[in-house]
Amino acid sequence: MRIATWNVNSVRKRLPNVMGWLADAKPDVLLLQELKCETGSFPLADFEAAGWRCQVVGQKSYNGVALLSREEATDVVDRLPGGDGDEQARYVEATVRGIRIASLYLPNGNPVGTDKYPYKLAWMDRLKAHAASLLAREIPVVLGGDYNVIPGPEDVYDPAAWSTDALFRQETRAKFREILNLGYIEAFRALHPTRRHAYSFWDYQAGSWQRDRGLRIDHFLLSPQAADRLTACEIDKSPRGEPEASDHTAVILELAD
DNA sequence: ATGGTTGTTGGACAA
Repeated sequence: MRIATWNVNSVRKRLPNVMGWLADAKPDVLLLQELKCETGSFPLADFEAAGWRCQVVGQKSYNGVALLSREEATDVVDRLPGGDGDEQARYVEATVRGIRIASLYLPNGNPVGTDKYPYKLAWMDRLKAHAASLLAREIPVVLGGDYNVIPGPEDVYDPAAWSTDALFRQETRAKFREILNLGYIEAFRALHPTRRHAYSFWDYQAGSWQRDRGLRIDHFLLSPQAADRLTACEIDKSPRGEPEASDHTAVILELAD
């Protein structure tokens, strides 16, 4: 089972990029973030014509997530529990071939000092609680997406410059570790403990891509039952270098059948 | 230190 995650920064703007990449990469499941369109504006016909079943949670202008699969997806959940009126489209979860899979778009949280940062932390608390309930099922669980979390100093080109940023400050990293400490592994770092300069995002500004000034913020968290089947996790940098690219690139996970 | 870019949308806001 090959599962990819990709923050596409507008699915309509990026449709040719995504279609072209899918034809080459051939994942079984694609998790999308930052659709930037309402559910009804998602290019459903294009994906269905290409053989994809689409679970879409959209929102006007911002956010938006989707789970695309070649096989049937069942028991779809369109929000993270515990929201209490949270209308931001940041979570979709479904079962594909016995694996519980989520596409999530964790809040950015900047600037710290505004209500955006406590919203991020509260969202992470909700994710932690839900991740714990998923663990109790004792099934393979894959939580993939744009976490907006830089796990460690090896995951950012200039750690000092990012020390107070919402993606890297201690409180954010500690909360991320709390989720791992429930019993999840972060697939890429588990397989590549010493790899450096492995980024999944490069800002559009200041030539970040050309200078390889990137961040690793797109992750897969795996329950023990999924971790036992983990065979590969790689970042595919190729789409970031294409014309009209998203500022994120795709990360691909492989689980044994 | 500042500004640098992109997307949605038609002026900011988000990233």
